[in-house]
Amino acid sequence: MNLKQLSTMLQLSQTTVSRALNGYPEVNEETRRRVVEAAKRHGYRPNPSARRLATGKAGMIGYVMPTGAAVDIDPHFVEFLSGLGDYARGHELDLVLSPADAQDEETTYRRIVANKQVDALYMSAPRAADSRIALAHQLGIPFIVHGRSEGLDFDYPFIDIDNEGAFHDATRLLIQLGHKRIAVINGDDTQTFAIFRERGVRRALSESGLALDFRHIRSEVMTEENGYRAARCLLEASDAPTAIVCSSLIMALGVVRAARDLNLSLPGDLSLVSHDDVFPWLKPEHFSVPLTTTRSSIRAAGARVAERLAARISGLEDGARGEVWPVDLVVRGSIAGAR
Amino acid sequence: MNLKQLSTMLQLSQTTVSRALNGYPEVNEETRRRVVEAAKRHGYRPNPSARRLATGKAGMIGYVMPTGAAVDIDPHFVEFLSGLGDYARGHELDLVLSPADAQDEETTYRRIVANKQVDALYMSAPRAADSRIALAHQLGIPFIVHGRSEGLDFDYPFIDIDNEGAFHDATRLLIQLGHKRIAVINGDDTQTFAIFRERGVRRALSESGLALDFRHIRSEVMTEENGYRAARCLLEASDAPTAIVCSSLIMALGVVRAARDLNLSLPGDLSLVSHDDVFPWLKPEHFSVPLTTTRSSIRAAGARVAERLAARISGLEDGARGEVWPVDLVVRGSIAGAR
DNA sequence: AGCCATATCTAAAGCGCTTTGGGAATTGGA
DNA sequence: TCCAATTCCCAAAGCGCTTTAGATATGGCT
Repeated sequence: MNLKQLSTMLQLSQTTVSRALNGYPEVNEETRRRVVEAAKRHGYRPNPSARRLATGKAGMIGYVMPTGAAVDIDPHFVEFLSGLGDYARGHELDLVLSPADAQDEETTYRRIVANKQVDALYMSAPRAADSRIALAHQLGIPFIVHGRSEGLDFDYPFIDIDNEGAFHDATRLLIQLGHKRIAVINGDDTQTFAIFRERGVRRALSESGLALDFRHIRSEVMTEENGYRAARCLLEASDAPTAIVCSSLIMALGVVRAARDLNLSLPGDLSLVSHDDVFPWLKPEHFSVPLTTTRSSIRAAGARVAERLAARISGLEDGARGEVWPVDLVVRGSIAGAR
Repeated sequence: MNLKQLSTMLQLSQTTVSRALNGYPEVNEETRRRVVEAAKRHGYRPNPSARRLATGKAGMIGYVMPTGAAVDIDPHFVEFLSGLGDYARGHELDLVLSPADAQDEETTYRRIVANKQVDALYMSAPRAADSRIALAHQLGIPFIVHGRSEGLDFDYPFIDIDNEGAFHDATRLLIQLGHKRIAVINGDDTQTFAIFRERGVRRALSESGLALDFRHIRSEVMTEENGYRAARCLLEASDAPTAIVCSSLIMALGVVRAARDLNLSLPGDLSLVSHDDVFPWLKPEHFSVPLTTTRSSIRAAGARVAERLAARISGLEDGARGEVWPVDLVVRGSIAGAR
């Protein structure tokens, strides 16, 4: 059932039917009722390809997905996706994932914009002065960044959590408990979230006249193994930290394993705080020693990104507002006063 | 730059230019060269929306993503996606994720097929007599199932791993080590992979004249917590198993934690084998006691699914061939002879 | 020379929708 | 009663591509 059939069936022109269905004012309410009712009854659905060709609107949002033999997609992505889906489902918004060579995402960005494949897109895991953001900005496609960049000479819309504040507060708590040698096991430090987190730790320390020893900073991709290695390296050194702030639960698994291997008890010998993105399959309260965490649901962020993207597409939102969410600090058994 | 402009520029008809570019035979090779060269020089790219309207081909593959407040996307999904992306990237194939109400995926399937939004789709996590497969089959859209169903009265193309064989072999090994009370901590048993795995365990036991005690079967969504609970429940019972076969590394984390809480040592008091889907961020060799696993890369499966999907779209593949991959059994320190 | 097969190209008709530019009918004010 | 402003609807022109049906030219064969 297409527009033509529907309109002849109703003895109306395609124009009128189209307008009635799309809520244009210049059609009689009585007529509109008839049209809407008939459309529903016959299950008429406008062909998106045709609509798209005519309007240029795709009804989809995009994500350029870096891929490559050596590239692993972050497991956080799936949680973000859950949130995005929660919102998108109710709005018949589909998400198109365009795989790109991680070495050259630009080509893909240009392609999907030139082809008008999507009405808007989102970007994740931004780096400092992220060229993708500059590119999307320049290409003029609506977008939202999940996270934020630094050192760009224009504003752009984003949603981010207060990474610096979260790690600042966590560190301050540890300091209040008497810890002086505090280390941070961070994610990949080319990413701004890691930069902000380190900054938070540093600021809290300096507020108490302490400094962050460069030997107490580790930055690696967030895997269990990297968490383990970093922790061993830190804890076996002569000036081993008495507390560690860690960027993900997955790394925290490795930290806990390292402590166990070294016969260090939590929280007696080592206090541990981790960031928690709220995975349904791994929870800080279920660690052998329940973990103190800075908590922020990445899933909620996904839903919010979808919502703002939809608003931008429909023109309800514009401008470059950045949204920064506060982060909970949830105290559990993994921290204690320093010896 | 569109076809019309390009063709007037070349003093040719749109027809000829279109044909030249799409490799039709009825165009002079010399002409084709000119056209191709000019297209490249001016960076001409056919508008996909237009092409799509004309041909009905979308150049995209689809996935209907169940969502809902209580629905969590499986973390395995992201690994599968990595593999899919690896292949798709080189073929300019995009993936569209259509979020659906987990209670009613049918509507979404019908929509994306009716709209011709994608040329083919894949399905994951099939259940017995999965209605989605029947639906896709009936709607006539090309598809591949990752995993397989049972009890459907038609054949369909899939790729799956030999879940039954894997768990059979793991169990047989445990039996050879002298274990008699073997339990299985499985994933959600409405999914066929879990059914096959249980069957494998059961078969191995019965081959040795043993039976699978119904109290030794646990099936839950694969989270750390569920692994822990299941293990505690099993291990605290009077007829506690001496060996456990477990469906995922994430659950295995919980099993290990439970064993520790109960002061059971691995592999002394308890042997543990887990299935390993090969996550980059959590590896069985890095458990405190390295885990024996049945291993199969879910990422490789993703790449293969994309490859076959592409083949089906281009007509290189048809029929209903099911592909079953063998699974490695990798022996590490977590198993030992029974007391 | 006449005919047919072949090779090469073109005009035009879709694909199914939106939207521009009117046209006819109705209403209200003078 | 007449004119202008509304209101409601329509015909047709795109959007940019593919594809059908057909035109023209060329060459081989009888």
